[in-house]
Amino acid sequence: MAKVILHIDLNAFFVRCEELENPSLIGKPVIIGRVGRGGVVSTCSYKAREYGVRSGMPTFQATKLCPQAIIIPGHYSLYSSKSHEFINFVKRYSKIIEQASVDECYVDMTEALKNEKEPIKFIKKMQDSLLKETGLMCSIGVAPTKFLAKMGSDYKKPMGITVIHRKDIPDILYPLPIESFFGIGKKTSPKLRQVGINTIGDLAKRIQNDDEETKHEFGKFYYGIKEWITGYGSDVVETEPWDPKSIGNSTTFKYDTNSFDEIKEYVSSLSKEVSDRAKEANKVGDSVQLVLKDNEFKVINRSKKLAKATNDYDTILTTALILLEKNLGDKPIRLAGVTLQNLIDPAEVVEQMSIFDNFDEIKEECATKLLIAELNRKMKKAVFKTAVESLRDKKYGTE
DNA sequence: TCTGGGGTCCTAGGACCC
DNA sequence: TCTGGGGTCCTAGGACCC
Repeated sequence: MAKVILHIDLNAFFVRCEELENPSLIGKPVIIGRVGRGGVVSTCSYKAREYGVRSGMPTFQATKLCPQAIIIPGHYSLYSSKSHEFINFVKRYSKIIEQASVDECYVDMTEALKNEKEPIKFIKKMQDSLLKETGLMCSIGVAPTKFLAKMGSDYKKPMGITVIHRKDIPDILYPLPIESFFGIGKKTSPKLRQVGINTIGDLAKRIQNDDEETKHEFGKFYYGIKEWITGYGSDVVETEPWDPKSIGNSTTFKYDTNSFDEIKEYVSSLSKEVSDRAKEANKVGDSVQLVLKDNEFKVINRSKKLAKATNDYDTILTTALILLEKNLGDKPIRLAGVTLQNLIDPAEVVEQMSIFDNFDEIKEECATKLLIAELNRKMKKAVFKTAVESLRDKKYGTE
């Protein structure tokens, strides 16, 4: 039997938090973001959107479109506590909940709505209660899969409720532009439009043709897209709490520079932040990544594996500086970032290490075998090399 | 005064091993 | 005999999302 999955998306979440603190902002064009070098719009109110302001837009450009906009730097601890309120509210209805980001979650409501005669009315009441109790507005998608629920919550904003059964897919999703398909961004959509795929319906048609050429074009994604678009994608709401796989910190410099010493200062404070946050999260990682963005926005990504997983500041910094030294060229750099990757719990490292408690014994035991293996390899190589040489001699002839 | 910062996941090539 | 093949790890880089 089909499940009932909800995707709940908070509308203009950061702005709403600010409005609740300061009601005089309501109905005004509000932008959350930094002003000055590198400042972009994090999010904005619906009023600001009427002027063409969008997330990710440089703030200077946004103020040109909407000079009267009120610009507020983010108050992230406020948003975080409001986000907790939101999740706790939803948990009262169902424990099967997956937080997808600070302002959205998937909920499996199959059990909760089992005996409900009018489930949509129930969901509407839920939406109203959230507004009444927390002041937060949301859009809700209701569907048998996570993908369809996500598309549904996006369909009508703010305070929308959109139900998408499998049979509704052609009516609701097919007319939408290809960019609105979750996972198709600004690099992929022009390619699709070039081959005549302008809407989700166009994509569905191509996929359902089942021809080999389309399969080849989409490669690995083919069957995933097909499941999503036909309404048979995943309906499993993952209740596991979020477990970070990497912790990173990056910053845009006050001005572009290629001075090693200047960048080193940035890299040390970034490394400190990463180390502190990893310790706070009780995580260790075994790879350090350095990101550099130059003045032409070319990004390079260099990483180095550590001997053992750690969150030690000196190790992170030293590794990052080795990477910096190796990769800093003549180009002025505008941004640097340090990331600790492949995070695990320190307990797992202890387990891994304990395997090697008797390392000396093992080493001794293996030494002979290794030696033989190594000799074998060398001989194999030598034999191979001789063979190749002798062949070459035969072919070309040497003195 | 041009274009953030936090992440995740996937791919592909080279090294290395058997 | 005309430079094995399969598996895995490491590294670099790209695309996407919020």
